[in-house]
Amino acid sequence: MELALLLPPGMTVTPTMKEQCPLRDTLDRIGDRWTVIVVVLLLPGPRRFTELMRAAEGISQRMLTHTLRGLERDGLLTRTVHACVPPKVEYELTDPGRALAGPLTELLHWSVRHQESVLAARKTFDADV
Amino acid sequence: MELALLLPPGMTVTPTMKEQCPLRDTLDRIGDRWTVIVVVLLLPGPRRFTELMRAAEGISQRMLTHTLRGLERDGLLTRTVHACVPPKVEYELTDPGRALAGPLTELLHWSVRHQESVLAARKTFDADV
DNA sequence: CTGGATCCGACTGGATACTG
DNA sequence: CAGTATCCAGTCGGATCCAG
Repeated sequence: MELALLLPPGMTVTPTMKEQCPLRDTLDRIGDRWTVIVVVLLLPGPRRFTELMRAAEGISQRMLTHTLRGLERDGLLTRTVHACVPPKVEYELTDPGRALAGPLTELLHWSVRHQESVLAARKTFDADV
Repeated sequence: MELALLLPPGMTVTPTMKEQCPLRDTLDRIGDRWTVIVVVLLLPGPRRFTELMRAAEGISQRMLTHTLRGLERDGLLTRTVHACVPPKVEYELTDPGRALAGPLTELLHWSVRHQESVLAARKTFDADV
């Protein structure tokens, strides 16, 4: 499959037709501040709310809830409530959710490989301005 | 390289230490509304400002400028001004910029493969709420 | 043609307080 | 423990007008 698929003949790339532009839709989902972090933290296995809270340093309760809800909504993770006191809720990636590991790894490769040149370019650019 | 690299031992994933979390940095760069679209439009070859304007349906002049500046700043594309009347400016991806095609293709694969299940899950979720 | 400058609404996300 | 509700600041991005 080619990246050109993002641009079928006669079709423009517009953010307003997300369902016909899957990549756009995906980027909207994982492009926010915390989604990728939460997914990565869940890759090793199920985690509880508070565990995630501690692991994702800097996240607020509100954003952790929002992020988890978004992933649950899209079927990328499951939310399991254990009826006990104190309450215990476990989050676990589904197969589609775990499948994100591949693409994310690719992106990580690129990030690491080009990080130095990117930071250097950024420094130079900012210095000139 | 493993995705776990995103989480070196003893290090937490925090958006505040971007330079030590390359993936986070990358997502910040390509996670906005237009960057990926512009990169994809530039993959076939150099393009002029107005060409990009037409191809990226819905983009405003301001955002096209901003997006191009951001990519130029990170050394992902070059900006060439041809001294003529009317002015002519060409944008062309650099090697690092072109290298983004791989990871983006991976992400596209995931998007297409799971689009149906994601949309279905979303529909179900919204119906229950 | 290729932008820069300004204004402004919408959305994102953090802080805090409260609850079953 | 695992959230919900509310408030609020910062940012993103569109519209419009102006300029080399």
